[in-house]
Amino acid sequence: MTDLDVMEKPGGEEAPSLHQRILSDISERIVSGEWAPGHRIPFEYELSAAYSCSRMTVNKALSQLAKAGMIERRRRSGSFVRRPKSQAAVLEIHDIKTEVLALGLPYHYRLESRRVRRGTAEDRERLGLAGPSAVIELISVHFAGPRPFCHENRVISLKTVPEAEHEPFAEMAPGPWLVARIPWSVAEHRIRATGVEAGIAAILDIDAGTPSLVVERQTWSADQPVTHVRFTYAGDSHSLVARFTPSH
Amino acid sequence: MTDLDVMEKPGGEEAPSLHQRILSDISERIVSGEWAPGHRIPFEYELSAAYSCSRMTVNKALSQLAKAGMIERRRRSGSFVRRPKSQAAVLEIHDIKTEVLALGLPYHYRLESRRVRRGTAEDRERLGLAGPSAVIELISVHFAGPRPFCHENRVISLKTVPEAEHEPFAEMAPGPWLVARIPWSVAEHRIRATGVEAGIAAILDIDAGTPSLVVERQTWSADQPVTHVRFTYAGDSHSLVARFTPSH
DNA sequence: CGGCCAAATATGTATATACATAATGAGCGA
DNA sequence: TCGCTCATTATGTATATACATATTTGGCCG
Repeated sequence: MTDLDVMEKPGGEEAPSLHQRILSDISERIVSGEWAPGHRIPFEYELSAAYSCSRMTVNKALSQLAKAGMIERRRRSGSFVRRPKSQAAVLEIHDIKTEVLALGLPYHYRLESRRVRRGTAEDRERLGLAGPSAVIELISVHFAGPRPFCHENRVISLKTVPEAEHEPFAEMAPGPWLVARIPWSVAEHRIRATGVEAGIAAILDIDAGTPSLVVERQTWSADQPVTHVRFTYAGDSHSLVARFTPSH
Repeated sequence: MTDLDVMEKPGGEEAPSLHQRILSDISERIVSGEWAPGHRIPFEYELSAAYSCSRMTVNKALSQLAKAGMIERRRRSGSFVRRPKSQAAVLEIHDIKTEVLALGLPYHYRLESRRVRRGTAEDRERLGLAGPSAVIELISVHFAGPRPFCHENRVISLKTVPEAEHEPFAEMAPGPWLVARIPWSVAEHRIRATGVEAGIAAILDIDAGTPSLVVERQTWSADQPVTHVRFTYAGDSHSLVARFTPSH
């Protein structure tokens, strides 16, 4: 967003603040192409004269534009329109229950298996764990109505989240449970397509090899590995949507 | 970033500005959990006393935290730690040439077909076009070394981008060509897995039905539809990576 | 001609101040 | 008790000012 949402215009009819108006005026000229990449936008003192306001007010607008990546500011030289960066999309990943309910289908969750063990080499790889340390592995299925919607395979580091060892996860899915417990984590996602393997295919009630969308998410909090989860969505049943707006 | 990048700490060893230090001090306490969601953080005047600085400096830090979504500010009541929102991942989608070169493989591009036509119903659907209007359809392949890496099927609205009609696209891929011409666009992405259809399979030199990752991108500039493109990546040859950091 | 230093300039940060605005809560009257 | 008014309070916005800092320009001198 990222820095991306810096630029939203206030939605309703309320009078926007002056620095907001300056910001959106400039951003409009950039988006429309009137001020192309490389163009030098007016100096702070020129804008403050144009809007009859103080330099601080203009500075606030321009600083935000710079933070959002639309302009680059150089001392002594002025402020310049930047060329659009490699596209960055803001991808919302809500929890699966919300996804299913948004489809208008009833949601339920079932735990397939739950195992506590000393971390194997694969677990350490998945979690980005250094030393050997205990983990809990959970396999579960999310249903949309009567049909399996998504398969979840998760390991949680018991070093970072010891309470997980005594949590049954029979009623509550581990995702929401973790979110409630470990706020403000850092996550990395990996999205790919693959033919679904036999074990998962059986649980999802589809043929082995059916194309499926696999979303892997690795999560840390305060530099400690928390969890690694692999979601498998059958076939075209699901697509991720991401909207990217540099400006608006 | 979206509002996400507001929070980065300055990288090197340079002394950060005071409002930056205040911002990162507070953000650390929130990320570590010391100040849980709902917690009321000190009032501006308390912080300004604690840091022996003016209220404006504190205000700058808190306003940025609010914009980044970490805190919520309420007049008369104070500022409160927000609960983490539904996860939003920043997904970088560089152009394909960059992707291929990053794999250490030589890149080349080949145009398969190029057709100008009045927009069909499907074209209007893909572009989000209202009335009938001419389009150009381009089918091309991107190679990583000797092997086809990605199939591209694109339509461009000639109403929005009339120059495209006389562009051969023999040497330059339409993606970079458009980016150079239409900066600062808005885009929506859709990512899904599917079995590849026969026509595309032949071009990618794989079997029909092989699982593939399909990325569709629809683009507007100044509310005008620009282009719709569908990239098909064969099998596990490719995965999208997205890193999400609310804090840091 | 080349290299170095100093002046000019635009942005970066911070301050003290002022008034506007929204929300809370206390007090008062029916 | 309910509902109203009004003072209080924290944030929101804007100003004028000051000095710091990076960078360019131009001129001076060898």
